[in-house]
Amino acid sequence: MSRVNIKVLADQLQLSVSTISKALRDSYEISDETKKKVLELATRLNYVPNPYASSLRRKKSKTIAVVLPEVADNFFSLAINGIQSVAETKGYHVLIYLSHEKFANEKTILEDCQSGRVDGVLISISSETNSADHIYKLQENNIPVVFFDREQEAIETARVTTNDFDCGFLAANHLLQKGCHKPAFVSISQSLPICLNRVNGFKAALHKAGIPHYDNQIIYCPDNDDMYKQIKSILQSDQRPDGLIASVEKIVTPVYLACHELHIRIPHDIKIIAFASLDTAPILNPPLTTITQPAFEIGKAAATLLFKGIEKSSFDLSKEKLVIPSALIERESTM
Amino acid sequence: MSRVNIKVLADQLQLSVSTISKALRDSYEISDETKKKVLELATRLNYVPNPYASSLRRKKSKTIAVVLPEVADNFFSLAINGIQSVAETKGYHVLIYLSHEKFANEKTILEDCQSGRVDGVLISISSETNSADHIYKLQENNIPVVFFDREQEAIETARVTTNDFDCGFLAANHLLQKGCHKPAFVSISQSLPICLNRVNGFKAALHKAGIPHYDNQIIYCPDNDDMYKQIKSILQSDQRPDGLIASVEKIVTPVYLACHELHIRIPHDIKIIAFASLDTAPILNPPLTTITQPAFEIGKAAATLLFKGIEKSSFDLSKEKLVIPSALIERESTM
DNA sequence: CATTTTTTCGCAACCGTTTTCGTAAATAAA
DNA sequence: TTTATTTACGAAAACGGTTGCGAAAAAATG
Repeated sequence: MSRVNIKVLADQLQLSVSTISKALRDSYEISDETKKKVLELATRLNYVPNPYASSLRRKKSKTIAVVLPEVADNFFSLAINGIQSVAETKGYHVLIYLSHEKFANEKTILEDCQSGRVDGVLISISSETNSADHIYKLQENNIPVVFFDREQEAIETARVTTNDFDCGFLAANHLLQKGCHKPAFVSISQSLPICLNRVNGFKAALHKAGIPHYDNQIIYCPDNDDMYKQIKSILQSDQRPDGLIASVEKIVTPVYLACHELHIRIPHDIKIIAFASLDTAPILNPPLTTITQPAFEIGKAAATLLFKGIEKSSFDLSKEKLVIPSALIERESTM
Repeated sequence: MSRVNIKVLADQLQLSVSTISKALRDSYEISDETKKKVLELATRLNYVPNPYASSLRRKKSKTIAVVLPEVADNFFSLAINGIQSVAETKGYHVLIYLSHEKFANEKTILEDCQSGRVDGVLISISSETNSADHIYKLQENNIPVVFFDREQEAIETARVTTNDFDCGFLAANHLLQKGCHKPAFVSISQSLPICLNRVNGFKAALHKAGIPHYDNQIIYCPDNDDMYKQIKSILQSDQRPDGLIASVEKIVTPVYLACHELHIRIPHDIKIIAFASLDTAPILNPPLTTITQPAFEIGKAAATLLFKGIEKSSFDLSKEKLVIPSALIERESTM
């Protein structure tokens, strides 16, 4: 703990603590002369103001919380970068919380966020979350919340997403155009809007193309540990799809590995396309066609909105629904 | 801000604030009966204690800072996971700061850390950092610091690293055994100990094998933006290396891309090995031989040490130097 | 029954900063 | 010179918990 506080400065300069405080905040009530003296001593003694005392008194923390399912995912890493980039310019601090895709964790985290520790919350909900109460409680406590990527639809507040339905549609169409007849969609959740929207886009494309239903059209892999085994068994089945859309990044490696292991050739036997922000997509074997999400921009936009909500309470977050489009980047995995 | 505080509870229960506070902290001074009443009302009113008031009085924040160069790197992502995992169990909060590899940013961040905002700091220094004063100041203010991965050697405190020298040696030997005569080492910094140690291991292996010096033995790519161009020009030169060691993860993609573009075959024309925690290493074209660092474990160990230092001031961090070994995983890129 | 001990709670100071309000001195206006 | 205004600062009360100490009530002891 820093030993030198306002009182020390006051004593040394024979001034009152209030004068010091005002001088440091550059108040008009203080003469330039004393301001200079105070500033000089402050830097000389390496004075650093106690943020918690200030937060307590002013009732704002200059801190936001970022709640996400996991951090070992390029999308979230990039999003954090985007968030940080605007937090820095605003002089805000960033607390990171991980739900590990568990609703219970998310709930605990958000309860803590009601303490005044943070001025606002950016959240991408866990794949388990389908209730909204824990988020609603935040709003009741006047803590602005902004969703990015993974939203909870029941809550009225700002959200920054990408055009998930369109991309699901686009991905499916891309596969169909490339000659697939039985593409499969691999999802990780039956409730996450990003998954649902992508699935719905996928379905819509199939429907529009007049393709009837078949087995293994939609595959749910909620469990990280079983993913490889599950995917492998599907690729071994009679109903093996001839195209595959990975709804999130972490599906990519198991899929590729399973294909290699089973000597299923990409794109000859199966075409692969993934929602991913993988840096290594162009150097995979084969290079992976991706729906590349603007992760950094999404983080940045979400943070920008949140700060608007924090800084002027008149700003109505509930009206803000930002959609930043993703891009389909074609590579060899779907050629 | 949460409207219900200790005073509200006190008024409703006709008790004093101190009784409430003690009841909530399960003090022996309070009867079980009143404790139960207090707890009941607290949960009913959704009372959440203000952490800053508590921090101010008790002079501890239950918060640590994690300072790192960037987050879009699998090593750091995994390390954050390790750190979080132990912070959670300890009930600590985690502030993330990004230096973006800039010394000036790092300095500003550490100055703020002297404010009492955090009880301890985990840091992986920027590639620019070669001074130590800013870190030393933290220690002067009795803020425990633990390095992970990227240390600053002049500072006496705990550090958790991997066996960089050995791995440099190992990587070089691996390339030599596979028939390379002119391996190159691609580094991002001339001052970072991780780079220096890895380089030195590399050099030692060459020296032991009696290999004389040649051009392009050590290549410095400090700048992210120029990396691709720089690597490409080296691969086009007469002195093209027949083996390449990437000292950090972000070098991998440019190298592969340049090789593909120039029709340099991996591993036939050049063998590649990288210090990386890439999930996609086994599905690259070709699969990449890696020195895989125990990123999660490093983060976990560093956090564990930090909490020891925080929780008992008698614990002498300066004696702790943990080395968690990495593993060379051979894949096709060096076959 | 008197006395000691234990149980249970309240008072008040404190953590470091902010902010309202009051006021003495300096300056301007009358 | 008197009065009004401005300038520059200090006193004190917050913010919401925590904690040492005192004290009344209850229980245990003699």
